Amino acid sequence: MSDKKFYITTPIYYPSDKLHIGHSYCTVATDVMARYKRMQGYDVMFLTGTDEHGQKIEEKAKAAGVTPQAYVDNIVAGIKDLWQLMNISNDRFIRTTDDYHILAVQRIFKDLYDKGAIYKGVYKGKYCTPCESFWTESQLVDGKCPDCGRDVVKAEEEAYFFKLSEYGDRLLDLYEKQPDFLLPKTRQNEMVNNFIKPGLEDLCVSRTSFSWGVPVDFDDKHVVYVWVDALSNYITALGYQNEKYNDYTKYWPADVQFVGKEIVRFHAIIWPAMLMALDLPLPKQVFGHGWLLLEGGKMSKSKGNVVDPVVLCGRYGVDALRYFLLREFPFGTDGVFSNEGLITRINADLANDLGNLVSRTTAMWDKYFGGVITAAREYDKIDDEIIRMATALKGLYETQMESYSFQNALMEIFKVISRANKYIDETAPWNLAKDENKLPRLAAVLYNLIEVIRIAGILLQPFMPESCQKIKEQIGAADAQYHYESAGKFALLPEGTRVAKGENLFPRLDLAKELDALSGGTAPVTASVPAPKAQPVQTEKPKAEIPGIITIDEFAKVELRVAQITACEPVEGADKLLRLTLDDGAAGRQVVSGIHEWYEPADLIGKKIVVVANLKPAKLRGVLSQGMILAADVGTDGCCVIFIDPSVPNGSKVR
RNA sequence: CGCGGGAUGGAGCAGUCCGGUAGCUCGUCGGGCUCAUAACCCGAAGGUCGGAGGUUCAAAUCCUCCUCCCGCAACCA
Repeated sequence: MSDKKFYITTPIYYPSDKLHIGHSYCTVATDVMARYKRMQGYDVMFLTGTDEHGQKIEEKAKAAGVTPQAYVDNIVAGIKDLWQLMNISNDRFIRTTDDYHILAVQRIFKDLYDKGAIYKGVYKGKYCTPCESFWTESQLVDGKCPDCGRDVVKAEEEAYFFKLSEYGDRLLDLYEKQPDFLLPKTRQNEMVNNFIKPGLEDLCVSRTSFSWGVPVDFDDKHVVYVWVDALSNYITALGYQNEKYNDYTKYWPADVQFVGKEIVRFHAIIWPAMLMALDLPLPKQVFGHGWLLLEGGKMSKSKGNVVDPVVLCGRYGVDALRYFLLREFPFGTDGVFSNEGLITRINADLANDLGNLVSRTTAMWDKYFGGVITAAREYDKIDDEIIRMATALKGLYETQMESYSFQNALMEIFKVISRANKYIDETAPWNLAKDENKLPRLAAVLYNLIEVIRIAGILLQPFMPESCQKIKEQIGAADAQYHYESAGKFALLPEGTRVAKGENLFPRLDLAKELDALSGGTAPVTASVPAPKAQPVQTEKPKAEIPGIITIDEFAKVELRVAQITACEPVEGADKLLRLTLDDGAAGRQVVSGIHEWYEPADLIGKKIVVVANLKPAKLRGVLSQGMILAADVGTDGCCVIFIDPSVPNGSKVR
């Protein structure tokens, strides 16, 4: 048994900000799978980590006034805390800034170069001399530098490219011959139709425009761009091309790699192509799971609807949250997260069904038999069904778990738990207890119940490790009766086992009260929404200032002016954008605003609004936007432009 | 015609591949029980399975067309 290995990975997360419930979702799922396989006796390697290089981190660190390393160190510490809080049992944690990884990436890069899979080419684009920045044609704003608005010159920058274009056929072949390589199936269509069929392009794998990355050791102007650096973590963490670890041959290829659907492309196209180039085996399977959406749309900081897992764990317990995440949503598709759903689920399944079953069963053992399991038990044929269900459960569960159908696996377990509650009603133990002669029958009923609990407790362990440990203690099971194989056998608890009613496993929650608390009462569930520009450093702890508070000087940097909309029309080819021509009391300007969903041009022409006048210009859908207009978010999906009294002159400063 | 997913009782979902009594959870209403966390158990109400055609003895399920929603990409500065 111990020679069976199982290697599973999460993506490595980008520590530019705090993680949210979506990251927890993926990591919990991976953890459940890892625990499940360990329980089955596999030698499991469960890897997670962080992808710490790149321009964005470099910029964030600069804005925070710290080194990139200090910046990521801080955030990564928070991530590790979160995983500890959520009971994540990862065996290893890789940081792409780890020395051994950096060394290995350099070796891999060189190896790919030597094999001819990477070549030095030119990256053609436009160059802004004052800004020392390269831009692609599509990034330009009216043909000028998007940063400073000045003219750009045609320029070429050298860069290394990976010959991704050569792998299209081999990838199609892979999908065909190994239909389970990428799951769910629908993701394959996306990959093939969107990327492979139109033709893969060579991939730029080095940059010279920033320095926070792994240096290319044979060409020190370059740093390795994300692909080779980040994706290779899955093998460097095992010791590939480095001496830190030594179990690459033992664990690779990965048995399954869980990734979010947004990065399926990287893991199902670029990653296998890279491995092909290196002549290494491919992972057996990549699973692209769905997203947790929030009511009103995708989770995003700008919507202020980022659910904080720390708050939820603190309030309801880690196990409850872990259970909810995997019970409520099918793993492959998107699901909508709501506080109401969470509370309802906890109450219905964990408190009412499971918790209460344990509670009433242990209480009856205690009350009628002093908590000691007796040998004199009288069978009745009404017992057959529940015994049969309990005995068959392990097999049903296993089938679902093997296909990552966590939701169905849990449903199977709860079917049996439900049946047990019904069985109590059918047998009415409290009546049996009234008659001395019926004590053996009573003992049989309670014994069947405690056995159902034992089996459910074992199988629930990957999902709710802490609670299942408590269950084990309450029913007095020894290790020998609480391991995976024993979940397939009924009637294992021996005579003399001591059952002890403990504290309620999952206290019942008051829905209205909890919703109130979560929606901003005593325990806000949504993260505060700091203005992104003013608050780049909220992760730096030593700052004495109150988070989210800015000084009046900082506010003064924002130049707000009254302007009148003189013309307005939809931006061609865009659903949401309107092009507004403004009289700002000065030279005039145009602003592109994403409000077409809520406003028609006729609603706006002639109206006066407030414009952020000194915002860096940007190009939206190819159209220059010089500033932004103020509007209120209404709910999670509404918008209301702030209109100003017509008597206020254009160009008036607002403060 | 960019790609993909979806539309099933009040809410959230399963069923669709391999046509044949439309199922689950929550909620609502009525009843039962009292061991238990005001929990548990039983019953009821509530659905023209997005729309229109077609195939078939029979369609939520297969085919065609249409409408609407969501996600990806491009576009919320």
